[in-house]
Amino acid sequence: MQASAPQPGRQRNRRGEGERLRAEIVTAAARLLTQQPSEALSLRAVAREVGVSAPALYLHFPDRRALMWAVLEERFAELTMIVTDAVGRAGDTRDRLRAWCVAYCRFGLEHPGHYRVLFESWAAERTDVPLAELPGHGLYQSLLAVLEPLSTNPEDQAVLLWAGLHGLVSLRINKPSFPWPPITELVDRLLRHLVPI
Amino acid sequence: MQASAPQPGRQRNRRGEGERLRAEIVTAAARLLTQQPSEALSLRAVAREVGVSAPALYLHFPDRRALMWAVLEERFAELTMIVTDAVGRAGDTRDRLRAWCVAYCRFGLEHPGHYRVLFESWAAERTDVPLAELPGHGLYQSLLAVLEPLSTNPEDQAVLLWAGLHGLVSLRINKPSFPWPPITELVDRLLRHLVPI
DNA sequence: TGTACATCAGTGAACGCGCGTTCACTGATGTAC
DNA sequence: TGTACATCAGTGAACGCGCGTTCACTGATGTAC
Repeated sequence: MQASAPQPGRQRNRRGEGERLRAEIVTAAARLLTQQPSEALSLRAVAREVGVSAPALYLHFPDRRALMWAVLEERFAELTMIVTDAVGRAGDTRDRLRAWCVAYCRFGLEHPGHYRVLFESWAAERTDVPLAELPGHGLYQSLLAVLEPLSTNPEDQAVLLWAGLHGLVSLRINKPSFPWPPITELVDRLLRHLVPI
Repeated sequence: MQASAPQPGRQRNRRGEGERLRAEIVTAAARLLTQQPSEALSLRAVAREVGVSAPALYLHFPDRRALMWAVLEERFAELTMIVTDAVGRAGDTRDRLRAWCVAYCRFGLEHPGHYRVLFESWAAERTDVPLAELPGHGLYQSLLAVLEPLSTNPEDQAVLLWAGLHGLVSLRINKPSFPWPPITELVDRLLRHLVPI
């Protein structure tokens, strides 16, 4: 197969529906990121995955970096939705906190490629975006919110808790041969220590 | 400058001293990794940095992956030495634990590129090496040793503590725009919670 | 002491590849008249 | 209702680049005799 040849299966969008390709591109990029590190993700590979020629991506993204950023935003939105859902299904305030933490870790362990994009990749590095507008801001706010009824100092506790959870997920992903205990056990022990009743 | 042209400054090693180049290569690779992610580190860039032609690297490493592994081993050895030194200069058992933690975090924050290689890169992924022979094993053992006099269950506590420290370092590196408190403050709070007196 | 020779520490050119990006273009389709 | 036309959603070829790896080689140097 030729490098920039579109897949035969695809037919082009109708007039006025060109924006659909944008969504397809972001989805395809996310799909590829489950298998390979973000640094290795090429624009041409994404085009191939969509079934479109490489220059077609330029209709929707000025460059590779912009595409990666779009993927980042979408994945952050998904994770935020997942933890929000989990919290919504939980019972009392302590259950809600635990649900947040478990859902966060599960997402990371089930989608290590995406987790890395969100929290360990240069794709997330942007000095021109103010803190409150970073895609992860809503997620952090939701941790603060769920921690608030349980804490006299939610800001301080959120930082430590986030670090703890991230540490568990990140190390598990990056050191898979280490004999890790089950994630829920670790989360429970972390919570017992960091947010004592 | 041509891609594979050696730098004019360098003169070749004397007969019998070819092994010196190996050390130069590993050092040069480590130097480059302070500036760019390991996935982007090319064999040719390392050769250029050493001042040697690209094929010269094959005299000492079968492929790019083997070179990365050598860098990994050397950096793990350095970090292990740093924390061991710090512990050696500390006072009582609690001081020793704190010294370990602070030295670990300092290394990560001062050498983010190297820290990523050690704990967040595919370079570290190897299924063929048994756990006890991984380059990070000695480091983990030293954490266990320093935790032992303070804990009835050092294994369990080491996992949580390692995760907490890694979380602090990794998030700081990857989310630099977040308003992080000073690292020693975070380490102290983490220790207070995870290893209560 | 002299010299032939083996070995060592590399070099230089070349290979095929995939990459990001640009440019001019094309064919289908909706729309104005 | 018919048709000219503008626009839309892309395509195809090409560019220059750096990459990992291979191959045959070269010149200096230590060593055996």
